[in-house]
Amino acid sequence: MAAQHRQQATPAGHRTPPVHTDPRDVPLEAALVALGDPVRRSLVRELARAGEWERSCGSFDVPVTKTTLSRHFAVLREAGLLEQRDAGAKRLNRLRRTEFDARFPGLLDLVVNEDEGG
Amino acid sequence: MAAQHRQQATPAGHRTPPVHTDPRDVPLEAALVALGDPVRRSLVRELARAGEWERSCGSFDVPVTKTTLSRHFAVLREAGLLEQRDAGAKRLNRLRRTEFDARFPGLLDLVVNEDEGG
DNA sequence: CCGAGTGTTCGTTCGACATCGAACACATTA
DNA sequence: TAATGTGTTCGATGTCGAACGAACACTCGG
Repeated sequence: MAAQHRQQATPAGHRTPPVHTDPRDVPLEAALVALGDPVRRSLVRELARAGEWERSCGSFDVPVTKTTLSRHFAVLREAGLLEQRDAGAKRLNRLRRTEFDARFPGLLDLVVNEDEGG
Repeated sequence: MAAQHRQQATPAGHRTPPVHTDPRDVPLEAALVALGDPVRRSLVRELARAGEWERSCGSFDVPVTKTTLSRHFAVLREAGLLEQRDAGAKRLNRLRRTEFDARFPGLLDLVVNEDEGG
């Protein structure tokens, strides 16, 4: 045993690693509520345009503070909409396209294809 | 002209006839928020099982008072999810299946096929 | 080691909405 | 006409969630 060396601790201000929810375990209500918020839909859309693991949390153009942004990401994660991976100080994101699509066919498409500007 | 006989006035405690919103004019946000509520989804599901114009507002089995129920119906109407028609003292309902489906493909199916009991 | 950068947690505030009871409006029936 | 049934509007209440600032934890570059 003797001082096992902290195997892969928890990076970047994240005492705890990101907790994921499998889309298959997500109730419809959680999905609808998560996507009911305009900021979160904006995040999802931007994420859909980008490649996987390309964007970090802070790289999104939304009119909210860090605190609120962090909360939104947590909600999306719990709704099975995205997966997160720590890379150094940053936390990278990936939209769970196919998995979420399998669980709620058509739903994600509606959001992604939503008209952006007013 | 002379005393035109009130052509089809406004029945049943409804001073004003029901105001409808065409599904094509409904923003995605309104649809998601409307369907985010469990009571409203329950109404939609029950309505999907029944035939058109078969059920009146009061005939639904939901754990809320008349007041709240009336409000929920208004929200569903504004979200383009249902059409209402006055018949005597009652107000009958019809799910706008095909129209809503055309505007938001797949969305209504998710709700209708949702598992009912916990 | 010290700063700057990234993201979370804590505690609070605020607005939106689901809910209710009471009062009202209209229809139907006795 | 009175009584009942159906559905809405009004005003008040309670709860939930979005938003924020400040403090904290961790990484990385000087």
